[in-house]
Amino acid sequence: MGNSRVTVREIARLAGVSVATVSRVSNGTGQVSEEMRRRVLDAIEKYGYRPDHLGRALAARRHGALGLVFPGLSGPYFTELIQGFESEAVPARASVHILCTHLREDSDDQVLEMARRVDGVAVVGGTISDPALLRLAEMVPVVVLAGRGPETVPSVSVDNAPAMARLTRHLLVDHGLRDLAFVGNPDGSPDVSERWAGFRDAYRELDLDPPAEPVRVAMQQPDGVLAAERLLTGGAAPQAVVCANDEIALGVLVGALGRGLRVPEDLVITGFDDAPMAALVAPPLTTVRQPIRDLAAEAARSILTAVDAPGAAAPDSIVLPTEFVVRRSCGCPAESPTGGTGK
Amino acid sequence: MGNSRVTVREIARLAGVSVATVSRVSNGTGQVSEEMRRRVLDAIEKYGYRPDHLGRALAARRHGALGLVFPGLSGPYFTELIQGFESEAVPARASVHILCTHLREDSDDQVLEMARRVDGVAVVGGTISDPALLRLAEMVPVVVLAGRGPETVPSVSVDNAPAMARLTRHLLVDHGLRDLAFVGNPDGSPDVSERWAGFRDAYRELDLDPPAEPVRVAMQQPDGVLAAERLLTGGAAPQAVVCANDEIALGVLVGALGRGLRVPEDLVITGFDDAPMAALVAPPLTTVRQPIRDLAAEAARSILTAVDAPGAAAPDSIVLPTEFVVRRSCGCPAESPTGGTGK
DNA sequence: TTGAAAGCGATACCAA
DNA sequence: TTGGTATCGCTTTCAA
Repeated sequence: MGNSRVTVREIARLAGVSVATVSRVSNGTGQVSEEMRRRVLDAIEKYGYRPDHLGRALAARRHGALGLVFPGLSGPYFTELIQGFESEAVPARASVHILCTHLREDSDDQVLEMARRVDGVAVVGGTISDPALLRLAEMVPVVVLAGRGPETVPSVSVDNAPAMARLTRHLLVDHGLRDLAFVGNPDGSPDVSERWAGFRDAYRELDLDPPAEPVRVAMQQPDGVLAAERLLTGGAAPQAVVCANDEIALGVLVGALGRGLRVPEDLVITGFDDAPMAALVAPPLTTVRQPIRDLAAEAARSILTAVDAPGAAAPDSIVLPTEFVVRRSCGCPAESPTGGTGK
Repeated sequence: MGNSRVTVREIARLAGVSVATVSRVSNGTGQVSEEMRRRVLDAIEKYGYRPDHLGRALAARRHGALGLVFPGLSGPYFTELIQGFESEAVPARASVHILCTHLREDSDDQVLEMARRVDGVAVVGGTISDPALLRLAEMVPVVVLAGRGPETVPSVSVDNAPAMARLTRHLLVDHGLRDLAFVGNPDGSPDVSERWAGFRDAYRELDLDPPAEPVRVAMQQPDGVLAAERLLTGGAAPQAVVCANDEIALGVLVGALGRGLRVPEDLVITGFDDAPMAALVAPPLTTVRQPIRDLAAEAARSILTAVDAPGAAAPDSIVLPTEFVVRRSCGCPAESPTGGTGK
């Protein structure tokens, strides 16, 4: 593990200058004569000097790192999330720490521990408790990603409820369906909770009684298969299955097709997210497009800003728009009109 | 951002002791009298002191962080990978830095930059160049995850080639199939390259001519759909599609089913990984089970060990076994014998 | 057992 | 323009 052993002091000695000068040259700050600069640059080059991150961070009292906390789910959603976050962090020369709280007990503590190693944190909605969020917020800038925290903590999310209400209304009104099942666990995340609320809102707006309970499963394809099992076995299959995300919907689709049902003729299925597969399955999925990358990028940007402006007030929470995407799985004809916006 | 402002020195002053004593108490090192300890503990408690990570890291010349570098693909594979890695890192009090090199140009540089911020790095095979890997290895302990690097860099991988040969032989011999297509890009990752090699080996062992070219696509479900399009449109559809992973296989399955083909009657499809969905689709997927979490955990462990023993020789590369999982999609009857091991 | 002081590696202020 | 030096927050000899 050779080279990185060389420090400013060594370079200073080797180049016959002071450490201050080396620092100036290596950072491009201050005024340095051409001759000094050459001498220093040569030494730096020759001995392969690269400033140590820790020394620099300690002096600057800044880690140059951002934290991203999520439950640990899989799927295209989190990939997009991570990449969107990185797309802002990397150019800002901030490294990204991740923490999958998964099902761990001590996740609150771990998040707090992470806060000591980064300049700011984005927490995916529903992963840690509100008290922990509050304590976190008094240590570093925090933003809740896809969800909302306590009043004082800014958040970045999408218009889940109206979007889901819009989709549900389409099924209720345009297709005249009445018996819809909602699949997803509202207690699992704010996103799902809001979508479930929007789903029920659509019923109420039409003076209809919404289902009392959702089919509570997690957010991945296998969970959709599981939901299909529960819903399609035995007597009362619904007319349509409204899923909390596309992955569940894909699972339900697989389950339905596997049982010999025709979609959408025998069963309507809808998703949420507009994941890449949504347009590729047969039939293509009617869903709601959600700007996941933008969401995460916005979160990163928001934190970065807060880090740079320590005094400033917490940024406002922002809500990004979604887009209703009508395809075949809801029963619309292939050449359906392209849907309106989420509102 | 209140409390974290309190330092050892403050606590020392407040408790009327030296900073050395505070440090000893807060780390539980050295001998401290009961009275001192109480005084210090009280002050720590009262002012909410928590040692600063940077100060501590600088003094210890250790970051307390591990890096994980991957291409940025999605899907269950990487989720498992991250979680397996974390499962070892977190208990060791090491935070996890991630870097998705994705399609970025400067990924070699970014990995090198990451190396300055962590104590060791795991690099998923195929994400950065060998020269970069070598330079990385002289800065920090490195292990290649799912693949192999230059001779001197240890790696953790599975027996891809034999496993894929085993599966292919099953198709060739037990099912008497001859016209198989391989889907996946051997240039994309060592894993795929080895699987492609194993696929061809199986043919040669039987004195058969293997296909000259694979169907080159990426590793996600949509890529499988794409492959199905290429393979099943026009004249010469193969008898079987051997996929580089389950996600591709799922995509191919969706594509095949969408075209009205029956699987496995009209088309045999196999996967690799044994992802959760593999057992849940209809028909369930014949595949190769791969211990992804173990793989990543092993990598983390290996790095952690190397970090603790700076002098020691690089650990050996290790190869984990896989398991052949026979299900319906290869044409075996539902109650098929459970397959043997990968060897 | 306790404390003073010397680092760890880099930045930045203040003089010169 | 340059250099000396204090500082960032903590750990760890080395004496007392």
